[in-house]
Amino acid sequence: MKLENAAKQLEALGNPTRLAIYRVLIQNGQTGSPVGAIREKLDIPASTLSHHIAKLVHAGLVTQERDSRSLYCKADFMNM
Amino acid sequence: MKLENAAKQLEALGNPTRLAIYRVLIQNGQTGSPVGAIREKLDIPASTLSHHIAKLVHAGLVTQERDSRSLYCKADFMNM
DNA sequence: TCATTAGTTCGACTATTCTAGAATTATCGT
DNA sequence: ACGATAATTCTAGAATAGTCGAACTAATGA
Repeated sequence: MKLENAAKQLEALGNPTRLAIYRVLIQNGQTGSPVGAIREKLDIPASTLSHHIAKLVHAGLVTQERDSRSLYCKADFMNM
Repeated sequence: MKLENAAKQLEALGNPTRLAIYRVLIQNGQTGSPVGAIREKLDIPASTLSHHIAKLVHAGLVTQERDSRSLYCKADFMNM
């Protein structure tokens, strides 16, 4: 099901909010960005943001790594 | 609003049916493919197909040109 | 003009997505 | 253990998307 997977990734990016999130992550490159920093930059409620990030992660476009209290998100270029 | 537009195109392709339609059109290159031929290949109801094609056209990913009774659809690479 | 072929639009329905407040979990410093 | 900070999960309403039959419009040929 390669087509399904491609559609899933495109669909994930096919939402202005999620595309904005992804852009922020691209700008932050390897370092990535904690959820809170994204939240400040885009100014959206935490729950909404969390929901969108989960979709990006699910689509394999974003990876997450915890550093104490902060959860760093990175754009996963390989999986593109 | 460049981001909105990019999102619109990604969203248009972010649906298995529409991505399948787009793939068919890519395979048919410059010649394009009449709606009916797509319908046969993918085996979906005409109304559903028409609805999806309209979205692709609206997103600027597909162009249409009528040749007597047949409406030829082409993938618009330029606009990608 | 009538029948046929090619597509679209309408209308009704179901399903999914988006949004965001409230409650909850996890981690840390004191 | 407690308070503060970081983020997720729960829940539910509003909005949007997807599906498809039936009716409609457009173009052609007899």
